[in-house]
Amino acid sequence: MTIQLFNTLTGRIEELSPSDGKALRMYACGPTVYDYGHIGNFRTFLQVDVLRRFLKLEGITPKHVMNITDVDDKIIRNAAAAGVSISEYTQKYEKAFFEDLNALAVEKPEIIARATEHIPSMVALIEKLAAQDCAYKTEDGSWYFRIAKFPDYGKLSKKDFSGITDGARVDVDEYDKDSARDFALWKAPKPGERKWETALGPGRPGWHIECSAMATEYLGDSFDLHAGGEDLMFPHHENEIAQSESASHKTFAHHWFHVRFLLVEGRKMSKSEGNFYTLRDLLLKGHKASAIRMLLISVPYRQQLNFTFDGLAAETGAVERLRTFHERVRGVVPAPQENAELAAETAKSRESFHAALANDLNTAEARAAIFDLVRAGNAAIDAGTVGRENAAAMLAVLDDFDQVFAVLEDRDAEWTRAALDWAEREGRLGEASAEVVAQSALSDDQIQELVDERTQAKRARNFARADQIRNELAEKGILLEDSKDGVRWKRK
RNA sequence: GCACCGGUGGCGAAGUGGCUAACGCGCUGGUCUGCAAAACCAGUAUUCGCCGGUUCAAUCCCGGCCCGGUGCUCCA
Repeated sequence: MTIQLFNTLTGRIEELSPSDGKALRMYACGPTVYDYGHIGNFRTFLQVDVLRRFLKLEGITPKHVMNITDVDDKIIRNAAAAGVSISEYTQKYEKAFFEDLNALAVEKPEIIARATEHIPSMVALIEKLAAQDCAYKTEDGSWYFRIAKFPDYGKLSKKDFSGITDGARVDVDEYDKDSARDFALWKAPKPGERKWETALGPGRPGWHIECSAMATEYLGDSFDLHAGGEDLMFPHHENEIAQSESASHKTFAHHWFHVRFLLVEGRKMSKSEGNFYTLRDLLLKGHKASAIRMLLISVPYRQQLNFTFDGLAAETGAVERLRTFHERVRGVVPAPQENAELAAETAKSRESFHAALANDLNTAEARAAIFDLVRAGNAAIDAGTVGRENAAAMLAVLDDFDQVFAVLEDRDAEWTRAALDWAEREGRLGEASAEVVAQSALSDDQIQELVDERTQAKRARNFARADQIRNELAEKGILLEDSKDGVRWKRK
């Protein structure tokens, strides 16, 4: 099955496949590690994760590079304010970032590239640009890219800069550059700032040159796909193209993948709106990591997603239903006969699932195909008409599903616990909801003890005591389910 | 202001020029259960922002309007 994916550069849906016949070389813009990641950040990383997981499912090996921007103006400012070194400051947030990705079941890219560890390749790239008169040094010792030397500037974001004359709207003198649009490649140090001594002079890299240099170092002058949030299209990605293609005279990335922003409760997420959430905020309020992942990937990446708490609750239920079904199928007692109708439904579900993702990563349709199977499967289990092969086939489809969606394994309590431990260390335990604290205070063993006691009470037909225990547990966010094979409990 | 994207049931959301407008959650009734929960069955938009147009036929195509979002500026 060929994978069709929208390409921002051409504005069309095009086939995605490894141009070298081996690995799909992709570069995704990573975080600037100056604070904890918010759910908008994670939507992008999750959608890229869906892409790379689907590639693997289709037998394509990704070679995925993600950068970590660990030096920039905000980092320098915040580190100074906190009175720590830049590396000390960024280490904390980089660690937090990877913990968050882990909680959201985002696979680690093959290569993680820190800006501060790639200064020599950035310097080399700037020198290469300077040799072609595409870069110039200003009086303060900074280097800029000369946009006038790159006529294709604007081809990604579809902007036409030909009509813009320098000085018309912006006072060029103020910038000490040849043209107001020219962007910094290398920034001269201000007094006391972290700086690198290089052939270009002292200073630190501009943001855009990082990605160009690191992408080229690991993936070559020309590679398959470049990903990022929609806001990066201009100027960041446009600038990457200008730098890289000016230096190499080759197409930088063939395919450009941009993930749209999300809204929170119908409004743009912002601190001033009071609807700004980090992953940790949500975990402390008792939302499950799996439900957050499910919600953030269920709306196709090119659509605006409205993140709401109702939606999050709905996804919690959806994930639960999938997990329950998965367990039911695994524990099914096979009927002597195979169910031809169910076999057909299963095959159809599998086919629709793959086709939906191959069609520009339509996660909403892919998900719908799985729920069609859930319904058919549950009905057949209830009727006792699931054969051995039926069960195996359904498990295979669920396995395919989970290789991309990654929500069936329940590690939610672990991530919530980790968030609580973090909040305690940071003195932010007050932000956790009472129910989360109560629920986490109960260990699995303690819960099991109470469940066993209730089972005894039930056997003795002491329903009052049994219901009392069930209610007490419910208050602490523990739900019980009686079934033929005993009691199943779960954290709400 | 200019450019681009979107407006589908109670909520989220897919989709298509004509077939019952997916799927999830919610809600109502039923089956099952000591009671619940889970699971299943049935029901839950004569209708796809508004107004025109094209067409035998439009939610889907075209034009205008209204609303939301994004980019043009640091931002995933």
